[in-house]
Amino acid sequence: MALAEQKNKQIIEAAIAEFQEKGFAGASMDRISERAQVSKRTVYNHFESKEALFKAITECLAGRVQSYLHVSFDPKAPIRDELIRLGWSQGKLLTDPCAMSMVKMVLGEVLRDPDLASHMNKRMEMVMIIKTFLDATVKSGHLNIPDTLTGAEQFLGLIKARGFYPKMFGEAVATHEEMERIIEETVDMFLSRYGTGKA
Amino acid sequence: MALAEQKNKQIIEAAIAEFQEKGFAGASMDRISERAQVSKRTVYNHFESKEALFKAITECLAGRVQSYLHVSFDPKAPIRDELIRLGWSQGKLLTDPCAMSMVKMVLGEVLRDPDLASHMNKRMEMVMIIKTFLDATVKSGHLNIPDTLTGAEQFLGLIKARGFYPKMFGEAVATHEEMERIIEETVDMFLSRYGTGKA
DNA sequence: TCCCATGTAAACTCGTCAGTTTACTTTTTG
DNA sequence: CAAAAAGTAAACTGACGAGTTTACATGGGA
Repeated sequence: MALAEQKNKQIIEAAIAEFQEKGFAGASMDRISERAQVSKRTVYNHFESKEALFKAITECLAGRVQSYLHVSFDPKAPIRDELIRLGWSQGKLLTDPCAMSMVKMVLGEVLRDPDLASHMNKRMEMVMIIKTFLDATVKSGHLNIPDTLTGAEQFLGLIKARGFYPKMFGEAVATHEEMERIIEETVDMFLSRYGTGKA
Repeated sequence: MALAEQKNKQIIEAAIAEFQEKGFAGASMDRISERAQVSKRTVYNHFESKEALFKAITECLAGRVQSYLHVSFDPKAPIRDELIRLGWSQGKLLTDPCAMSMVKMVLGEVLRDPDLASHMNKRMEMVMIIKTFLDATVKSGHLNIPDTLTGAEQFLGLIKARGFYPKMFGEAVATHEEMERIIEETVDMFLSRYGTGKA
């Protein structure tokens, strides 16, 4: 069955490229099969329809993104370092050109399909991960945040505002150095606002 | 010429709705003429092609958005109030359902068309307006911001992270009350980080 | 080696869409 | 009022796309 898997991969790669360049409506199954070096019928053997192919790709994306998101608070380490680690849990994703190109592809469709949107949202709940982290920092007395959900949104907003959204409209993603500055400045602002002085 | 203008307006309104629901590729000129209660030929009398109609709409959007953006710093007023005014210069836009629905429409296409993206960017340079404002606050000694461009991005990021991007994926826009909270919390964070104590 | 699941190429159906054409009516204006 | 400008309805052209069908090839497990 090595062949089938190989073909499957070729189709998915080609479909990602095609959907990203043309959007769902603009993409053509003929072109996808051509790009995948595979006959059209083979595409339909692997995926029932254009829609099914698109959904499979979003699943694939959600899976890849989710694998990035693991971070928990260590109360014994310096709080600034811990917040920087938290920042990097997002920064890693935003500096990965592959992940970003997929996010970009899905975003265009998501704007028009609220169902797909809420589905993707559920599978990419970054805010809740950050909130959980911040709850722990509050419990240990390192930060004083009256509303950790707001805090999480602000933290993520500060990073995305400079490392994500501006990159949506160009080719490049943020470099490692850029992201490092963004995260440090985010943490500085966050500590000015919510810090308790406890290291 | 009152009739021609009337028809023109009908077409643009219908086209905004259609493009927003279906995207550029998915939109149909037949359906646009139907929605506009106008014959198809009339649409083509007003706009040479689908592309031309879309471009006209983005121009129209850029114009409406630009008209929102006017705010300058008054050094004699309390700094917190001034920053809140600055926040509202953006907040007004983000709480206007009409403006938001147009932004949403264009965004999907912009993700696929870097030329259109840079064109829209130039016509909606919010960051520079905020930077100019912040430069003035630094000059008057009210704030201490080492890098006002970064500061402007952070300020805008804090607002958009909660008042704009989350709303992109749903129907509603932020309410006035929501936006008020968002702006106040943004200003609080900003003053914690960059405030000099001078009122 | 045989067989069947899988792959291939190419033609085909049927629908839709951008844009045009035709024959006619309404509105504006000189 | 008369003619020019703008609008209308409906049919038409040519292209393209999703998904199917047909007839044939291939490769890996029994």
